[in-house]
Amino acid sequence: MTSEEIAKLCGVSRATVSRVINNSPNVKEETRQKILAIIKEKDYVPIASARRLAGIDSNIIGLFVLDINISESTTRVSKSAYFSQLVNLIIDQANNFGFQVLVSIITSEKQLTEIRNLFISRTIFSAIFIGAFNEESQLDDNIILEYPTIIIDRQSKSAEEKPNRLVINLDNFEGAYNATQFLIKSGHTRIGHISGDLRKLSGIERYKGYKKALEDAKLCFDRKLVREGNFLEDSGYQLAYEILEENITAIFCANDVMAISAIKAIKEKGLSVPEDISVIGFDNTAIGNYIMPALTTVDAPLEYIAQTCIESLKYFCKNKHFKEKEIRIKTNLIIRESTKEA
Amino acid sequence: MTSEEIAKLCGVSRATVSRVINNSPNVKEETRQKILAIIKEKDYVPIASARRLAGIDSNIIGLFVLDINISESTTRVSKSAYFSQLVNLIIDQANNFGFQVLVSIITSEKQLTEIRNLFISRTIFSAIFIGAFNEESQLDDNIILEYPTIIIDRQSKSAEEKPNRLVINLDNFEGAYNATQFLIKSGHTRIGHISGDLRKLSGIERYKGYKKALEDAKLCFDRKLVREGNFLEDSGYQLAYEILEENITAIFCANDVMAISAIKAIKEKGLSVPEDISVIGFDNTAIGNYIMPALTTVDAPLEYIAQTCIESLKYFCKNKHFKEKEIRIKTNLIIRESTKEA
DNA sequence: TATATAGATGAACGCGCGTACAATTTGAAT
DNA sequence: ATTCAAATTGTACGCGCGTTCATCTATATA
Repeated sequence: MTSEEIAKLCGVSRATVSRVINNSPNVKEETRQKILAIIKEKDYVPIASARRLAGIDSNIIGLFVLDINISESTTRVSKSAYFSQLVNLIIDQANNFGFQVLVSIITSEKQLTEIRNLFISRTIFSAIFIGAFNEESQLDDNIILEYPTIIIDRQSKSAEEKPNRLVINLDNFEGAYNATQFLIKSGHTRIGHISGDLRKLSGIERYKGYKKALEDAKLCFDRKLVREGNFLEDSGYQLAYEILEENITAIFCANDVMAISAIKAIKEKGLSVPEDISVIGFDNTAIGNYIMPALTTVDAPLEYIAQTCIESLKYFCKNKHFKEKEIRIKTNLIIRESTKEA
Repeated sequence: MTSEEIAKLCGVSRATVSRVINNSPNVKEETRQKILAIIKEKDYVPIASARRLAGIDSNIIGLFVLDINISESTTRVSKSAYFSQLVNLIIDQANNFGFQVLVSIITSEKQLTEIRNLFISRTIFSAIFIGAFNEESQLDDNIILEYPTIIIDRQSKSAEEKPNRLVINLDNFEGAYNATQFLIKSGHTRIGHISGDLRKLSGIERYKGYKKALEDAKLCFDRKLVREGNFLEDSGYQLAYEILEENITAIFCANDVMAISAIKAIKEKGLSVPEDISVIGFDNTAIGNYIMPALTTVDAPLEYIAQTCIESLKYFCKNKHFKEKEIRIKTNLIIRESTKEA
């Protein structure tokens, strides 16, 4: 079924059918209704590639989960509940606004080329990157810079030179600061930190927030109380064992998954949470509320992030530029049962 | 950059450039090399829509997570770790084979129309559905039936009439049967079951496997020991409270998430796992190994499912039909610490 | 009634590419 | 040198649609 055939059935020219489809005002209402009826009856949908070729932009957003293995033991972002959830929410929002979403998990530098190709071939008109490493990489490829791009969880170094780029970040620093401060106010003085991947902005900032809170409270920051993890189950579990040797009474973990597995390690050592050790996570993953004890954590409003992404993109489509260059999203401490006065 | 420009730069016609791009053998090797060099130098990538229009099929697979709310409290498939993981793995496999994946979460019947449109507009050439309800629905739309479609977790009623359809299912029945049998062999006689959504094949079959194992062991099946859940945290938690009233010593949960939250409920009641109550989950989610106690569960080999999906699709592309109509994937019982002799 | 004007429609071109078919070149055999 | 088949390359059309510009129709004004 083509617009040509629809036109014939309606006794009009293809141009008029096209006008109806593209909401041109210059069509007599009567004609419009007749054409719409036939279109509906015949289940006609324009061939997307033909529209694209004729100049209509793609409505597909590329959503790329950066999961590049620098070393063997690097974070597998794509496996974390946090990112899965965010991906889902972005897709949902996008669909609501009539966008489609093409998702790809980038595990090697080589695949970055494929992203370029998706742009050049006009398959996608925009890209959202999540889980990006902090370092500059081929993401700054000139080709990619031509198109509207949103980056989540990555520092913006020279935003002013990149008009088509929007950086959206959780206020990881503040979230970590508040979590740590909460522990301090509860009377804890020896507070450990199991960090995330320190090549990622979220890992770095949560670490910094933890450190700053200690310093502001005049508590001595002790490097030995910090262990570098990678946001995954195993590192939370292993590092909790190590950190428990340091005579601490609380641990701030850089995400829920590590917090949950840290709790397991703590229990295995014969200690209990929160009686002996308080534990705080980050992300407010669904399961956190359903473990024993329920996890105190920092809520990352993923839905709001997703919404912000798509609305910003919508804005870009209209105005050919983003409204802001950088957006910082506030977190919210959720106090449950894994923490207690010292 | 167009093939026309490349042709000009190479001093050949556009046809020859096109031949090189599409691996036609009828090009002199010397010419081919020269053209390839220029293509690489100029970063030329053909406009996808132009190729499509000229008859080359899309390489985009539509991956649809069916998450239709029939009632208010219906499962949100898209939120479960199980499906997120499966989605990730399918994307990965697809990318390996040169396919792209467009993901969409279908939350209303209305959106099914959009799937049709994606086909009709030739945006996607194939679809994979996961989390499908057991009932027949618009999925059997004639349009959709024209294209290669894979359905995961749904009964195939009349496969013979649907040549372009492949059904891939976990052997949920056997997995549940083995899990239950394991509990029986461990000496448990009053074994409860927190089921999944019983409108889904996985929910139904896991329930049936549980029941059959009891019957085969001459243990009396008691409907009161079964509670219908929906695969989500909350139902595992709530229903565990209920089911504990029935004087049981073990619970088989239809997935890990419910098992984990059931454990919380059990502990809150002052009982311990596995000393008082043994708990088995299903899925072998990552976190299951990092809770206390580590969860005994049924492993669903998601990676293998993903692989099977994409290989089947690859086969279809070559032969214009699927090799099989239905594939059943074996599970594997993983015994950890949440179960114990009665 | 003649004329101007806004409103509605149609004809035709171009978007970039694949490919059938025609044209040309090459190389070997005579 | 001539011939012919095979290898290689070019020409030209069609894929389905958006849109400009020209054309036509209906209405209002003089």
